[in-house]
Amino acid sequence: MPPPAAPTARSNRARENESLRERIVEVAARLLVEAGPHALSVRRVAQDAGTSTQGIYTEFGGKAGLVEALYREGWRRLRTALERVPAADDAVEQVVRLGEAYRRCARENPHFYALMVGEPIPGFAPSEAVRRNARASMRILLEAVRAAMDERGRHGDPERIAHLLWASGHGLVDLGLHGLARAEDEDDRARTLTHAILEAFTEVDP
Amino acid sequence: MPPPAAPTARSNRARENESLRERIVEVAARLLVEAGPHALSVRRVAQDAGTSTQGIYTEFGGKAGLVEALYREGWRRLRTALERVPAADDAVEQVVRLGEAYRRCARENPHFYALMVGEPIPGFAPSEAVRRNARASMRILLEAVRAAMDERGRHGDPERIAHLLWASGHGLVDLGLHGLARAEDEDDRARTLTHAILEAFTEVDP
DNA sequence: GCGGCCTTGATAACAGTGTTATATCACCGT
DNA sequence: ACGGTGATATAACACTGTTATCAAGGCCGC
Repeated sequence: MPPPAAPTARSNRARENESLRERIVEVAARLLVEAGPHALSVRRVAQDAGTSTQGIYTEFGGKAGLVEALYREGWRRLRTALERVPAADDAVEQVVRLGEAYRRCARENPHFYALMVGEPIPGFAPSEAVRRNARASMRILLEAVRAAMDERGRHGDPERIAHLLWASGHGLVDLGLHGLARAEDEDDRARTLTHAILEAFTEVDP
Repeated sequence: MPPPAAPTARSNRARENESLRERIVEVAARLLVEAGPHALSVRRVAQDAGTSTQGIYTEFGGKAGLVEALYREGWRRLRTALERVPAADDAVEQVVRLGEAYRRCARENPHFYALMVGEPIPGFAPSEAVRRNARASMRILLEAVRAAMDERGRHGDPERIAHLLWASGHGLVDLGLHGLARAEDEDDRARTLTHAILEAFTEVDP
């Protein structure tokens, strides 16, 4: 017979709910990764998490709320993946590697990526608030672009460059994920393209 | 009382079915454009087309077959849009305008575009055959790239260039459609990017 | 011309979905 | 201790894609 948990500032009820919430997201994330968005049903998630459908509703307000949590989780994972890219000697090379990590993350978690940049679940579209949060994950790229421009002594609009790099990287990986266009030497193409964008959208410092 | 239709090589049954099939696709396309993929239900399409759900099944084998027809229709419309781009004096400018037409077509028919490059309908994923057909729509871009390289006296791999232009264009418009990144001067950025890609992935003819 | 086959097409039923109403129950504050 | 309030589980509702059932009709061989 385990001793009762020590009393905390938060009530037991609240603590249990928090753990339940985490468990639901965890179960739903695994279900998404392994079986795709199609398999994400409220009943299935509830059952796997050891609760009832109503549990999802009190915790997330509905399926859309649960999917929104997964959306945030996906972007959180991507941000973590980008943060963990080891620093390169060359600042431009760092931008290249961020792109590679981005595309690798998308390819390794295609269902998550589809949820983050597509709309694979009929009823759900991310709110502006969570999209803003998602965009924030790409600040890592923006800062890397700034560093690369500094190092090369070039000036221009780093946001524009980061935007084009993001769009190019997304386009490359997305066309591949949907079987429309794939290239064996994608990393080579992306590297050359990165250099070209940095070149074309900057000027030498006066 | 209208006179009976003159007998043709094809049976009346077959002709009626063909018209029914076209009507179903037409109705489904309108439904897709106006209400999005979520509203595409077999019952709704059947009702709007004046038939029963079984009509969809005998004609398309199921919802997936109907959606595949819409997929083909979407790429057909995009190909038409690209073909109708008026010829520019400058071959490079022609490539730029193809990109603009591509993105405009995607933005004007976001639900169709989502169906073409995403997976907004749970049960459906395009077969390799129809994807190959879809890729063929982009040959227009490939030929324009070839022409631009000829005109500029440059050589390189036109397929690689067309691929990167497609990916960049898709990425730009797709991030915008999903509210992740939008730029007021997108056309300007795309133009500069197009020139940069043509420059970076070609060399002057020997 | 005409009868048998057989595909078509409409209706209804089935399994699944998200959502909501209902009823029970545990917990918290007074 | 107890009333009230919120959460939970069960069941029902409206909807989905799909399939079975079955009547009707056209087509082909005679």
